[in-house]
Amino acid sequence: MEQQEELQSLSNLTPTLHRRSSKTTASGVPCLDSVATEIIEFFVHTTQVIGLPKSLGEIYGLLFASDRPINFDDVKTQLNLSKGATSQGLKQLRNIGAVKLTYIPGDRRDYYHAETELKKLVAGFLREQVTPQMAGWDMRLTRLNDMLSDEDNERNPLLDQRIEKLNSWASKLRRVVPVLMSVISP
Amino acid sequence: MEQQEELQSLSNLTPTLHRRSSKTTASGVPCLDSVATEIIEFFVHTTQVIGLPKSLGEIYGLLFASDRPINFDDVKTQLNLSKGATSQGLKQLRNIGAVKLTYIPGDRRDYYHAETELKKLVAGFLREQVTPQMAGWDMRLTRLNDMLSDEDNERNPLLDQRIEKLNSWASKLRRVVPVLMSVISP
DNA sequence: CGCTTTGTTCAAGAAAAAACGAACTAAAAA
DNA sequence: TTTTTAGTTCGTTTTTTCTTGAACAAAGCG
Repeated sequence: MEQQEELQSLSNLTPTLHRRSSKTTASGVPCLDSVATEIIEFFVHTTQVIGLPKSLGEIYGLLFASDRPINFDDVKTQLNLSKGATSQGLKQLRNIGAVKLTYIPGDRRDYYHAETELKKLVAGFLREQVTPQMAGWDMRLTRLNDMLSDEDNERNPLLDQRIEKLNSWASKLRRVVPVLMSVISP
Repeated sequence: MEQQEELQSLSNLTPTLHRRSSKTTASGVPCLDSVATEIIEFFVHTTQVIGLPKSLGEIYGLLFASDRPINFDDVKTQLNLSKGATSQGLKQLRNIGAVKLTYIPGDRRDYYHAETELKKLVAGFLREQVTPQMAGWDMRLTRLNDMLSDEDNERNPLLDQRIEKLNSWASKLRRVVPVLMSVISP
């Protein structure tokens, strides 16, 4: 176990994807699956855009580009990640629902595959990453509204207006999520 | 000038908002404008949710809560920011269109006020932060499509499917921005 | 013109986020 | 029951991002 510890010191942009079926250069570097590599880069870019760690993009991309479930250790090895990052990355992807467990009879290890239905991915992301933020946002808004009504003194009329503005923003933005879901659902 | 350099060592959660009209405690600490402070916190939270630096939220919040334009140095002083952060923060907010210059006759300094129309804020954010990312995204997708058609060999059929999936995602997501704008515009 | 005020830029430092990896739990194999 | 395998947790290190502050431009003023 852990034999190939030091070999894999190449850039993680050219991970050893799928040992199976690999044409290799004379030097033994896998040259095939440039497509898979490109797919992984695609998802790395995407996760960074939406503010998720790069490793999530790598893991999801690897699974997305694979036609069979991949087990924990292969994810770790092929992407050259640490155990910790692999474990935590898979956990977070599982929470979002972007990745599913596949039980393989006679194999004790966890195998994973990618969920590829856009609607589910977006829904999971919203549930895990944005809904909690919206809660904190509502809380602050409530606190602000309370401050204006609670306090006895007649406050700066501008602040009244501005908080009214915030309330109107909030009501508009609340409409966004359902519409977003409907746009991507078909 | 710069008299109050050291005094302002309190938390930046209680900036000296609007010297004018301030009730103060016996100790001289401004107790009024707890509302403004709360508004600033609101925007700090918001900028962090959308992946912008906290200082942008502070600056925008300060201006949003003010009924008059504020000049560069007051922004800097009231929020206890460095010159650099103030300059760069205001620049980025200007680029997004979240903040506007007000020219005040007889005063050489730059005065700023907040743009409060949600539509413009969102449009500016999309233009500055999202659109550039989408470009990189398109580029990668194009590259992937090219890889599949370009290369002579018959590749893994799964990869074909998966890249087709990416294309369908892209076409769905492209519909999102216009719809988003229309939802928040009224 | 030189001096002061106002703001920008950018290298360096500080803070925050992500990844690592050793120590640990749990469960199967021996 | 002891040993091995599989995966998680969490304190530490690394990387990335943000902020700072000094050097620099640009423009009014004396």
